[in-house]
This record gives sequence, C-alpha cells and structure tokens, in this order.
Amino acid sequence: MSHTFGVRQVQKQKTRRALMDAALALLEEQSLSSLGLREVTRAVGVAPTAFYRHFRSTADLGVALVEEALGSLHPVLGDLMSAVGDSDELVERAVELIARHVDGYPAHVRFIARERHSGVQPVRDAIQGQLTRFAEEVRGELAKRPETEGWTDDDRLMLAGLYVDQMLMTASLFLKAQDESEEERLRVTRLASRRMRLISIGCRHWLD
Amino acid sequence: MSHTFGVRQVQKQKTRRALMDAALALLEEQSLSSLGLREVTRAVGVAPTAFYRHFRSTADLGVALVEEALGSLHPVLGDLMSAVGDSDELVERAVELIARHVDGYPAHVRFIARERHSGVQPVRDAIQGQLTRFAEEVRGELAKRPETEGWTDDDRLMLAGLYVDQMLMTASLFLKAQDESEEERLRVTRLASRRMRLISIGCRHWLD
DNA sequence: TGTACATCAGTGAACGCGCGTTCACTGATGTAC
DNA sequence: TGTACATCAGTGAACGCGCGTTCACTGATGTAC
Repeated sequence: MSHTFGVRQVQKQKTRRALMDAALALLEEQSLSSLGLREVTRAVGVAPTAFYRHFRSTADLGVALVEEALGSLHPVLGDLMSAVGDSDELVERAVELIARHVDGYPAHVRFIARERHSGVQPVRDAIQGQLTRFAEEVRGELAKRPETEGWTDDDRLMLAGLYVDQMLMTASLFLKAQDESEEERLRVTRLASRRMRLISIGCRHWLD
Repeated sequence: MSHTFGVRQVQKQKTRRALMDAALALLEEQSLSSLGLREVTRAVGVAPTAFYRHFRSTADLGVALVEEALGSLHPVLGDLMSAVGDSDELVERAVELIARHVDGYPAHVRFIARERHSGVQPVRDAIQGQLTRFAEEVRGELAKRPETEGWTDDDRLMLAGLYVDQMLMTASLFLKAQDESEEERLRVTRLASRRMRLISIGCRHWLD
C-alpha cells in the first residue's frame, strides 16, 4: 500500500478527528466566527497549544469541515442523477436521499447552511466553491437527459443552480423538522417534493 | 398629534439610531454572534454602559434590526403583487425591485442573509417569523390571480415559499455582484429573471 | 538486535488584551405648583 | 414666569474572566548504522 502510517501518524489523525468532531458539536449552537480555539481543545481534553499542530486558526478548521461535509457528496450526486427514470421519480429519490443524509450527518449539514453566508470569508468561499462545482456537475448530467434537449448550456446551468439551492433549502428544512414529530418530517418531505416537481414541470415547458 | 417628543426623547432616539447603524456597519464583515457590545459603543463614541439604556444585549439589537430590515417590506411586496400584469411582467418588476432594494440597503440585506441560519436563536426566529408572514401574504395575493385558480391553499403556500426564498437568493446574488462590474449585475439580473420565470412556467402547468 | 541521535505531537506557564456587567454618579430635561 | 423636586440618558471606574499566541520543554516514536 502507498500510505503506511506509524503509531505517531495514527495518533495525530485521531486528535485531528477529535478536534473536528468537537468543533462540529459546538457549532450546533453557535457560528464559526464566535467559536474559540480554547473551547475546542477543552472539549477534546488537550492543551490549547496542541490546536496549532493541526490548524492555523478556527477559520482553517472550518475550511477542513467544508471539504469533509461537501467533498464526499460529488459522487453521490452523480450516482443520483445518472440513474435512469423520469423526473418525478428523480425528485422523490433526491428528497429521500437528502432526508437520509440529514439524518446521518446533521451537524455537517447545519454547519454548511449556517456558514454559507457567514462572516468568515475563507469558509464562505470554500462553500461557494463546492456549490459551484455541484452546479456544474448537475449541468453535465442534465445535458445527458432528454428534458433539456435543445437548451443552451447557460440555461442548463441556471436550472442546475436552482436545483442545488433547492436541495440545500430542503436539507435545512429537514434539519428543523428533526427535533419535531414524524408528522412534521412527512410534511417537509411532501413540501420539498412539490417544490422540486414544480421546477421540473417548468423545465418541461421551458422551450414552449 | 399623538407623539410629541421632548428634547430628551429625540436625543435618545438619535443614540439608538447611531447604535443600530454602527452595528450594521460592523456586521458587514462579521456575524452577530461575534459582535461585541463594546465594539458598537466604541464606534458610536459613547460609554459601553450606555448600550444598556437601549438594548438588553447584542441579540436584542439584532432582533430590532430584523424588524427594521423586513418590517417595512410587507406593504412593498403587497403593492408589487397586487399590480396587474402577466407573470413575466411581474417577474421583471420583482427582480428590478430587489436590485433597487439591495442598492438602497445593502447592509440590511447582508444582515438578513447572514443571520437567517445564524447561531443566535432569537434573531433566527425573528427572521423566520417575518419570512413566514411574507409567504402567507404572497399566498393571499396568489389566490387573487388567475394563475393559481383551482389550486389548494396548501399548494399556493408552497409556491409562495418558493418565491420568497428565491427573492432572498436573488438579493444575495445582487449583493455579491455589487462589488463587481456592471456587466456582472446584468448577468445576475438575467439569471434571477430566468429562475423566476421557470418557476412561473411550472406554476402555469401545475394542474395539467 | 542494539545503540545513538532526530523528529515532533502535545505540554504548561506566562503575557497582554478586550470582553460583559455592576455600581454609584452627574447634570440636563421634564413636571408640578 | 419662577422655583423645587423627579426623572433618566449617559458616565467612568472597577471587577473577574476567557481569549489567542509565545516559548522552551518533554518524552514517545522514528531512523540510520
């Protein structure tokens, strides 16, 4: 294998993980711009100075969290969209996938929603960069589907951006519903599905 | 007249205004959760303790900013939507209105976009409350228009929420474009118009 | 396998600083007669 | 109009506290021979 880690590297990665997890937990109730480096190390149980062995600053840690939260989603989104099926089926699958993702990684989702327009520029930029990539990937998949035949690439990107924003909105709605009843979750599922379906209907008649 | 202010009241309002303006300026580059009370009073030129004569905390000041930023928009939105005209015309007017609003009150717009998902609960709740009101008002206006004839009220609320979210997205895009070229502004205008038009097309075929 | 040296993740004391909040105060404005 | 008292927006000193960052350090792990 190409990477064989010694005991030292393994331990370092473990501490790094602990710092990121502690930060994610603390960020459920505050924004990154008010997260203190000492808060994080205190939660992990290491000295404040140990933080600097892993990150330059909390902003730097934030950028790492963005990569973690969004980086792994690119293939997932690709799989989703390249699956055959009509657009209504795709909408249902997308909403269900989002619901499951929010259940699995609520702290990551909250972090992204919260910091997307935050006061910490490097983090905001990292998120924006990832979302732009998503939109471009979705555009690529849309180009393969019959619904956007004859469209300009620019119009496809417009639609892709609309879908990406909508997915984030949906994730945020699921997050809010998480602390509430199962009934509320179902309401959100139906709401999100109808929103996306309305968009896909608009798409079907775009060139009329 | 019902309110006749003495010199004292006038001066107090002036200081309050100065505190809110200073906060808005400081919030262009940071989030409310990291805004310090002393920062604000320093910018205004009053003693830190003077802050308490006007607000309990920076969160309290944040809620006041939400009311100011969104409270006055209800009649504006009502006027916009009750104007006659087909939906394409409405879209153009809406986008233009948003562009002008962002030009006029960039700090307020940035504040709302930033704090909508922020870590300061009372502020987040205040924004959510206002947006819910907007959605309900838009639903009311939609009910008067022929496009949603035969729709359920629940579907109208779904569409209204979609429009409200889209308006905020558009405002946020204009904000980003503000520091860039006139060309970029035009690009955003066309992008936002197409997004909204696609939604309105979906609306037209919702019951097909 | 054993030894001698290098690396480096994590430590702990120390620093200067700005924070939110308290308190008793001042003096201009407001009010009652 | 003039006087005596009440109100209250803004002051300034003081407090304890947690912050980010520096520095020289320790001791387990890694490496070269």
